[in-house]
Amino acid sequence: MPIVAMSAEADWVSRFADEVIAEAERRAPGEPIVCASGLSPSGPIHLGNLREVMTPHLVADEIRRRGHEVVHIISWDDYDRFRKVPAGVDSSWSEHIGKPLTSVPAPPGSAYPNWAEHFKAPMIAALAELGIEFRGISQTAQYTSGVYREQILFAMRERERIDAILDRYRTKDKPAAKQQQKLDETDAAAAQAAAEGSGAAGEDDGKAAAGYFPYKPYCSVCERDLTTVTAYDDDTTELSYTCACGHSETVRLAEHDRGKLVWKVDWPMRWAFEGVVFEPSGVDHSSPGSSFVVGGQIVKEVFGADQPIGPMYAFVGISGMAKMSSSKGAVPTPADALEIMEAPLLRWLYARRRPNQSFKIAFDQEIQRLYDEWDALHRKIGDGTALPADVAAHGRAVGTASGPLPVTPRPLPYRTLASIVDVTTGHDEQTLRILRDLDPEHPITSLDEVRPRLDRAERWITTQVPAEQRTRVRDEPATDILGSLGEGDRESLRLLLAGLGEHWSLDGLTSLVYGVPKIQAGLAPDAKPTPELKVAQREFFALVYRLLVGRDTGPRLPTLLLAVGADRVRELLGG
RNA sequence: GGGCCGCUAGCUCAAUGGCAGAGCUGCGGACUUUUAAUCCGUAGGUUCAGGGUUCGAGUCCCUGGCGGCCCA
Repeated sequence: MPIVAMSAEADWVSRFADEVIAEAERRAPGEPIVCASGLSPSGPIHLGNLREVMTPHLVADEIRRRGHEVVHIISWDDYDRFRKVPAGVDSSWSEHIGKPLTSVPAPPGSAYPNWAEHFKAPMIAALAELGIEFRGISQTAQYTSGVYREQILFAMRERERIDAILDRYRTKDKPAAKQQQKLDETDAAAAQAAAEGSGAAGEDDGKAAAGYFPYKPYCSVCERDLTTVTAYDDDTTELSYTCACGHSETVRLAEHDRGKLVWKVDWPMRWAFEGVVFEPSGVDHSSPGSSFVVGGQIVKEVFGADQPIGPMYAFVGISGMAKMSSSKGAVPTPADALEIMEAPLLRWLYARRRPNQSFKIAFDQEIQRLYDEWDALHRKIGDGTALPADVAAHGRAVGTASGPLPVTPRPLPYRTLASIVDVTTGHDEQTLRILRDLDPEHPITSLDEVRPRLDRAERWITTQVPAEQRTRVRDEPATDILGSLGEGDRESLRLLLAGLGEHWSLDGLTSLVYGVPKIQAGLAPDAKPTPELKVAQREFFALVYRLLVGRDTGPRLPTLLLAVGADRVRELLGG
């Protein structure tokens, strides 16, 4: 049986890898291939932004699998200005608007030294869990240490040419009235924020009354970027600016490290500086005059380098996020997703769809179906019936060139685990007891066998499932119901209670609960069900559900009974 | 007004220019089956429309339609 490894590479990732390798050979033979992502830690880095990282990660990983040297850069745009105070943060933070993100205090209660670090940290942790290797580059560190000195002086010398390029796309309203971003906290915010992935689309491009300057200093007194360059001398590199705070001064750009190139120049400068061959961007960069389009001209005409291969990626949506997010004033992040699903599943969601396809990440019941699909795919991989594209996506999900990601040794269905922790409310002993009885042939002896999936399911149940869909076992017997029961119902409960002791196992209770209506109908316990009997069984189940959980339905009865415990069952059923 | 992307089974999506395929849903069957239990089987198509290139087009080109998004 020949291995079909070749066909496994027939997916979008592989195609980009082909293209990137060929282009890298042409541009810089023998050099490590550079793939890049840009993230702005201006707020929670969410699941839309993860696509900014996952897309080059998957491509870089494929390139590495093929034996090429490759580096995945994540550029932290933490020297960008603080644009607005997000909902939920004290309005006094507005005094920091205009400062670099690394100069803004972290939100109250944070353990991190500044705003940018506060939001970078959980993303870094999530990337580690996802098996994403990268080299992080802080733009604050780069700019303030003068790494870009030559590039900045060069861009200033070439400012007229840059201005001319930008001018091709400027329309009547010059420095467009930007800001005014929607402040929706709904799902729209997730999509909206995704647009900010690698820098704001509508940023000030550097046009000022005194001419065009691609460099914007941060004020040396108030630290904000409310500055206007008033003069620049190419020979002395003396740059004069005034600030809205009243400060004005003249600095020598050749030794000034408190400012940055405007975004539309900054981005192409870094393409050239790092030799980036692959860097995706959000769909908002696809219009004429966008950073990516303009950047492509600037990098070529000014910096003399090539634009990266840059697919546009579509939005990542969320389905059914519980209230949690809106109260936090935040959209779900990779860390949030990893609380309810394992890393390979999350990787799979990004690997199976081409970047230009939008998709949703399920925080609602859909996650159960998704997990079923994932498990089914795993089985099909095992028996060789999976489609090539599915094989490829699966392979990229479960591991990287560095090796496989952690797995759950006994991957029980997610819906089963969720249902169990629902009724046991996370009580480990009860959970283990039920799990042990699930498959007597191969009993589960430790919760570790079903972890981490069990923990994810538990987290999902407790944080995402609405209370009305949870199972809540009654605290007190439903005396009103018990008091109004007819003789038939009373007898059925007596029969059930009488059999509890000797049938206390999943199988035992299964035959007991189905058997009670049979005995009542005068049938043998192993009798074949008739339509009438099925109705009687259903009615009996509903009665027990009402008495135990106050509703007509619930988790399968044997499971529920085991979870509730014999004593409590007797109490609630009036025994 | 300009641009980017998409349009394939009821739904979500596959398919190097080479026999249009999966999953879910539906339907049928098995199971003593219960918040969407599981297994087996099966149906399902004018690939948005029209034109062009080609031995051959879901795929490439042109025109139009619809949808999403971005810029204005």
